[in-house]
Amino acid sequence: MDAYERITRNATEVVTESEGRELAEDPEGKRAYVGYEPSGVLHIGHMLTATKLIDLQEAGFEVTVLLADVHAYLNDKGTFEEIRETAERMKAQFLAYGLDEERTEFVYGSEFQFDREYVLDLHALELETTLSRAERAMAEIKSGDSVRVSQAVYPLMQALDIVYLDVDLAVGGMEQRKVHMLARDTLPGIGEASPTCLHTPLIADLDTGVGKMSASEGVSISMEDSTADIERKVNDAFCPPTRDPDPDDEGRERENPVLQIFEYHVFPRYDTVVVERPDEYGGDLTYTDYESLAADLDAGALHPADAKGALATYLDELIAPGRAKLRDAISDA
RNA sequence: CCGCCCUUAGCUCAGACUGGUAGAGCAGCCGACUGUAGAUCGGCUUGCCCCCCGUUCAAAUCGGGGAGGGCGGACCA
Repeated sequence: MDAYERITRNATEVVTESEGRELAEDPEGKRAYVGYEPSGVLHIGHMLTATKLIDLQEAGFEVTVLLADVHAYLNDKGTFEEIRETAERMKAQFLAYGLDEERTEFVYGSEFQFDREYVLDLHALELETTLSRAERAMAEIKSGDSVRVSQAVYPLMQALDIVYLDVDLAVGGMEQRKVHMLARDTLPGIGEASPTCLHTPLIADLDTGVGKMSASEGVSISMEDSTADIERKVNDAFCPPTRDPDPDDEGRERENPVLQIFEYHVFPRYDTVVVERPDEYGGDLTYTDYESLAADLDAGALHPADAKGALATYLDELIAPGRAKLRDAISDA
């Protein structure tokens, strides 16, 4: 696998492709970052970007994880004290998941976002940005139903973080797309370069296949789930026998979340996937790539119930080490 | 600062005028049917009716006070 392929695999888009190729020419020592609003548990959405960070490290990048405590505060997630606590918990979860502590720099936003120079640059960016643009950028991120001034400042700080953390590549889920585009448009206005951005897909809501899985509502799979939790959640998941489900009654597009998890979480880390199947249905199946599994499901050669059984097994295996580390950390404390 | 509107189930809201301690849809949960889920049937659960004070035999409903949220205030007129 060449560097560009490693950097962009499982990503929905690189903005722009030519900038991405330029980074891939000499990735050694290049810097990438993802910012996370601290939430107590690491769910498989977070794991998707975390896995991407591991890809980048393997390609030679230096990786920074921003624990965005100030952002969480601006987005009404609690007091600084409460946020600090969940941020520390989240850091522990990332380490348990498998980010290498030696090679990953964890930075709290509050460490540099109150510096005079940062704040002055922030005000300059505020001057570059209309309220409606900032609001649109926040559409996928904001909490609460009424927009606060703080939430308009939020995306501008993300733009500045890219400058102050001195990164060459900003990584995030597709919900970050508008924020990153805002950064690309406004940073030149204060004399800074437009950042290159890499966006990972969003896994659809497990129950319905609509929209994106969310930690705050609906079902999400996290590192704190037991084997039984995972079996239950996977079994309850929306999974029609097709890779391209029809829209729901309200005309909203639907994805097949079971296939998505196979594609984005299982196959990137397993060379072969064995689907155990009772003899009465034809016995075990073995796959070495996502495409053939998806094609079998689509063709009716693989029943969703069997796919779910395999998914639960592999997901559980993926989560087990982190789950064990977390358990040890808790019993140590 | 001033004015108008809103606050009832997890969500969207009805009920308020004509007081008698609450309803619908959706969601959720359970069951049937599917070798998964969904869809479709069948069943079930859910409430400090924003808070306080008052009137009353009786207040979601009437009166007063307060809180939270939304919208508005110039000019054109």
